[in-house]
Amino acid sequence: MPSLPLNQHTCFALYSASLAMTKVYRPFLAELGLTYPQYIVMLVLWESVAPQGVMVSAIGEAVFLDSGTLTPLLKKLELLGFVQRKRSTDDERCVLVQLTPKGRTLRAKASHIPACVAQASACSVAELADLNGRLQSLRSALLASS
Amino acid sequence: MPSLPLNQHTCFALYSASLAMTKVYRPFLAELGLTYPQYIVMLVLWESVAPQGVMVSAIGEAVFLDSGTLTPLLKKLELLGFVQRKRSTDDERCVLVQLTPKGRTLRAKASHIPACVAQASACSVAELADLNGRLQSLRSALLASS
DNA sequence: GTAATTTGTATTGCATACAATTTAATATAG
DNA sequence: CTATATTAAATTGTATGCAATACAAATTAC
Repeated sequence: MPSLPLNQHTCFALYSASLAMTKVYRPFLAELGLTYPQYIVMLVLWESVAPQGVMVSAIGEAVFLDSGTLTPLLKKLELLGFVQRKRSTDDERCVLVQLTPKGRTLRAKASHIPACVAQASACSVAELADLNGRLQSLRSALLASS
Repeated sequence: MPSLPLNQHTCFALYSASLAMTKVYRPFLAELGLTYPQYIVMLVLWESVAPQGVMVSAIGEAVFLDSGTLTPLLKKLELLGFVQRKRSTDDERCVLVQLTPKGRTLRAKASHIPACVAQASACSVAELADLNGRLQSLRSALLASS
């Protein structure tokens, strides 16, 4: 039974390109003391306007990860001093995550990174935007099917 | 400092689409007793023509992973009975990985999976092929820069 | 108003990723 | 020919991902 060669598996191109992207980010993020998934969560928090913080489940919906992944990650971000986690007084089941001043400060220090990575990708802004759209559609279809 | 919103980060689209792809594969591969990275390694072995097996480093070059990841993965595949690992008599530093009959048999059982996933992606064959090419180029550029 | 269910998070266990180090075997320099 | 360097795997330690489970708080059913 033939089974497609590896090079023709789009899944593998996706998987290996994603790992390669993380690899390019790593040295830039290491300067901030962050890993890539931690950076993604920080992006969500930087974008948020809720003054009392963001629920763990809301972060999970934004980044497509569950509490099994997020809980230790958020504890690490807390240990690093970038966020604070506290139970909502309104609903004790909820943990609200909010930026510390140190976490807010980090935003400026991270702002140059996307351009550096775009440079490394050897793609134009238009190409990256197009790819972004295709990947978002693909992600929607895949998540809808499972 | 503004920092691009999450939706405009192509890196995140890549990362989350890759995780979503793995999620779609999971139930199909679970029927075979494989995880996604294990499946990728099996694809390399199914494709290989070397009768005495494939070196760990050669598998690593094919899938862009190092021995730190591959050694435990290959031990697991050996435990499952799909491959055999043995030191090369020619060069005792090298470990040669070769399929067992059970591992070869698995190929046919896996052959229908890519079509099922392609279905879930809601993309045409041409779209997937185009995306594959773009992602391979992106991967090359990213790996070249780091 | 209490029992059953649902919801939000945390925990556990397994399987990656990967940097850094180690070990063993081979190759090379002198 | 031996000391040094290089190479191939394996090991160690940290950080994800995620299924499955646990648990406490809130909601719903009756």
